[in-house]
Amino acid sequence: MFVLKYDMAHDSPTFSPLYRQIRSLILRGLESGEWRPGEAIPSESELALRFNVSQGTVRKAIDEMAAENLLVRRQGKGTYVATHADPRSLFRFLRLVPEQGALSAPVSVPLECWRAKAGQEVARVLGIEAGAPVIVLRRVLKFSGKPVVVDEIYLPGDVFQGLTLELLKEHQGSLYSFFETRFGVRMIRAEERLRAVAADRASADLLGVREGSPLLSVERVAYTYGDRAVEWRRGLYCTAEHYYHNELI
Amino acid sequence: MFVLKYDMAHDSPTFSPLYRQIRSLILRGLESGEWRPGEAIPSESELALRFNVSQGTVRKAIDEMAAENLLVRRQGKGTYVATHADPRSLFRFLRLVPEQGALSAPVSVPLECWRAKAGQEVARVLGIEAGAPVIVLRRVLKFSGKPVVVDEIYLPGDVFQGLTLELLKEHQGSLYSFFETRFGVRMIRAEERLRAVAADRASADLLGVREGSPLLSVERVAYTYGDRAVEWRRGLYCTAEHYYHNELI
DNA sequence: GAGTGGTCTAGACCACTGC
DNA sequence: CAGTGGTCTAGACCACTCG
Repeated sequence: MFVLKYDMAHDSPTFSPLYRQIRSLILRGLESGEWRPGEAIPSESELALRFNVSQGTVRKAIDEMAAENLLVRRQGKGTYVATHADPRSLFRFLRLVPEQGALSAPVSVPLECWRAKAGQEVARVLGIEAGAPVIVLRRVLKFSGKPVVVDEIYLPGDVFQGLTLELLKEHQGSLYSFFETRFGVRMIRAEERLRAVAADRASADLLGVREGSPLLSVERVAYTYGDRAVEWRRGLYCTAEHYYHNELI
Repeated sequence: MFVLKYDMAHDSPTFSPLYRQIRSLILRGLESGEWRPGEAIPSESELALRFNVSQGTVRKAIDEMAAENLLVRRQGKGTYVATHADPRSLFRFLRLVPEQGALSAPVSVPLECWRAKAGQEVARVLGIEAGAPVIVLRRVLKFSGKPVVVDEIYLPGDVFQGLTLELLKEHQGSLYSFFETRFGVRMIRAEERLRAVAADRASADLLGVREGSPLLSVERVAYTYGDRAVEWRRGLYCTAEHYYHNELI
């Protein structure tokens, strides 16, 4: 392991403090699959030994990664790789909350899944060549049996090879936990753009509202390790009995 | 200063680690106005001396408060009380971004300001008695001269005594920086509920869109120190040329 | 150069988990 | 009980800002 000690590194052009270098090393372990979602990473003291730094430095690296939801600390047990299989992480990306009643997990109903070639815009967003293979997926999200969201999802074909409607229907749980276990793709961050739009005919029918009704349009680009965009989606949310919840801090 | 050392406190029912106690003490200084927005708080070493703890413990307390945007660290200079007068903090609460072109600060145009008595709902949200005095404020937010947002804002009357339309018109800058300097009320956190709605006649006219056009409804409750709600507002955002930007982490 | 925050270390002890 | 993360300390040195 080649780690630059602090006082040796400050004249380097790519200088970063020790704990950031440790962070990168741990990140590499996550990316490479050395430690997989849900598993424990080595203890702080073991990592300190392995990387030849003090435990406090490892601790600071892990602190940062825990704040980014990459790792989860459990006192007395260890530090674990975060996973979308954890139900607590579901509403981290789905900010829709029922106006009344308790928060319940929605059910995903896949409608269609087909292959296509990336258009200009999708290619730009996903960082692939125009014309490269993409997988397009349409689905409905039901809360308490009622359809509330229609999603159209674009995925890079090379990353999600073998994705079919049948596979999707088999899987229980969130799409991201499915991506994680089936394709080894872990979403760690996303950016959303929200707008109010009028319902088109097809979406209106699916959601059981009148054509032209106001819907919340949510465009999302989701990123995996290394800030690589691996999903573009557009959701239309019916906000008659739900709202999009956001905390400003 | 009465600080419980870690090993003396673990059997207390209200036990919290030292750095959280320090955090509370600093917070008290912010609330009381001992250190005001934009000003520097004492250095870490001075606080460590004052509170009779190590600098590392003070540091951890400040770390947390900086992560919450209560304090701002500036290496080599000191630690400052965060302020809404800082233009960087403007888009922390206003998540609206133009579809094209650069991010520019909007202009607030106050329309009306009147006294009223709190209805059931406003009273509940603001944590005051129904019938207690509230101030209602309507305004438009213009981006590059175009009206994009209509806001209706409810404020507890006792906290914002003396607020008038004239005062509002005098003030340059964001509403929250105005609240900060004029009333000593600092917003530190907010919760928003977003929905898509159809434009009513009045709002449509103000925004220059057709009645019934889809608008983004943004309800916000803003909190000051001690999780005290001191503002309820509802904004209608025209998202034809702007979008609401949200980062999911 | 003095003062501030930022990094790193070594060591002690506490709190929690599970065997 | 051993092993893990969580807290706290004391001290050293680096990086930045400003007079």
